Amino acid sequence: MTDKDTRERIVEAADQLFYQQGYEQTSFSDIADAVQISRGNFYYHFKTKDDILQAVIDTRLATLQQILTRWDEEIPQPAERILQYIDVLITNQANIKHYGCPVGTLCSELAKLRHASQVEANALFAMTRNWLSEQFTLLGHKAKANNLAMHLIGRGQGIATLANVFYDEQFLKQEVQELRDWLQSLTVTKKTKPKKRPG
Amino acid sequence: MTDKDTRERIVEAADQLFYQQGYEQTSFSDIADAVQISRGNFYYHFKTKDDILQAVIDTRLATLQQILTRWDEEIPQPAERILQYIDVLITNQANIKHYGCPVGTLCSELAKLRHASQVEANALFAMTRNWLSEQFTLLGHKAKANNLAMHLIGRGQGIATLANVFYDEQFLKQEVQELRDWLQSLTVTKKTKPKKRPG
DNA sequence: GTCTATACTGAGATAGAC
DNA sequence: GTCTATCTCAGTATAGAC
Repeated sequence: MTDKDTRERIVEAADQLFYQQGYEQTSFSDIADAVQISRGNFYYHFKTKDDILQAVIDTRLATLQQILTRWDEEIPQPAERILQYIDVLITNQANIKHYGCPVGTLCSELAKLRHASQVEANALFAMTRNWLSEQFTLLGHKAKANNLAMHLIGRGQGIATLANVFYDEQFLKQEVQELRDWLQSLTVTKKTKPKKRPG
Repeated sequence: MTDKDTRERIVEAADQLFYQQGYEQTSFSDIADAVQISRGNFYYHFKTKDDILQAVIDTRLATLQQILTRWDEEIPQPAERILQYIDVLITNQANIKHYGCPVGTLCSELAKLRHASQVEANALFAMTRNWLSEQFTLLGHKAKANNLAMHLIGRGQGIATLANVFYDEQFLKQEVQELRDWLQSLTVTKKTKPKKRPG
């Protein structure tokens, strides 16, 4: 077992547990047990609990960046890309019902804790917002792009929160359908308008 | 200082602190300090921390019930009642920016903790949903009343979450305006087109 | 790099004096 | 009803053996 392997396994386990139990509620012992190392060994890799949180956030940021880049490369149409984002709610519905949105619940918890890493965690939202904003711009909604991005993320947060609290899959599916309709209404309205106006 | 007074003050302080810091993060010492009693005295009134949580939830349920009943009595039109509900986001925007939605953040935390009182806390949402559902029924949307109620609550949750995480008042205000427009579109009968309010 | 042993802290909770 | 003193336990963290 090399150093890197163990460190990676710690971050992976911490990521899972922070999502499932919350950051505050997850102890070193929980993580050590999950990775099957001693608590002492733990401190060789991370000095403090905050360090692990930072590593988890960094990993999530990198993963998110990869996903968004892949969507950019593999999906040509911006509307289809946004649809892909919306459908994550369906793909992850089992986890969302159990634990809520991994980004939203972490950011909310850190906000309440007034935690120093709140800014870094918020970057997860910011990265998504910026990416969505680009897609809406490509859709021809440049002026409102950022507002539309925030609106969509907010809708997703509300859906995840209630799907979690009420453990309601039916609600989640129906709301996702409404989001699809909403996106559709934004996609078709620009049919006859020219992309750029002279002057 | 009578028994009732102290108990009430404990519940009041706990309510505040649970909202501002979260349930798990709030210690007996925090509450005792806020009420300015000793920790020992504390246990005369509540045997366990869970007991305080239960008392806080009961108080919130009673308060919510009072508010909804008052709205029923004082506001004749169901659309105006729903508008009143939406405008709570504006009235409480300062608190929401700092701490999120008091109901949503508590229910989310308890869900993650798998806490026994989760069911009671969810009753806060359920009570609101039932009341909204009644209002939408009165508006003539009986078949969809429950779905509309859930949709509205979800929208509110998303708005509160992002307003909190991003500490963004502008976003909150704009989204509330969209909710007003959404309500308006549901209110208008079969006559003329609704006039959109200037932004 | 990994382990055991242990120090230190804060939190929940109890006992008993007043 | 309120207090002080104290207990227990979990969690963070360190030291040092291997």
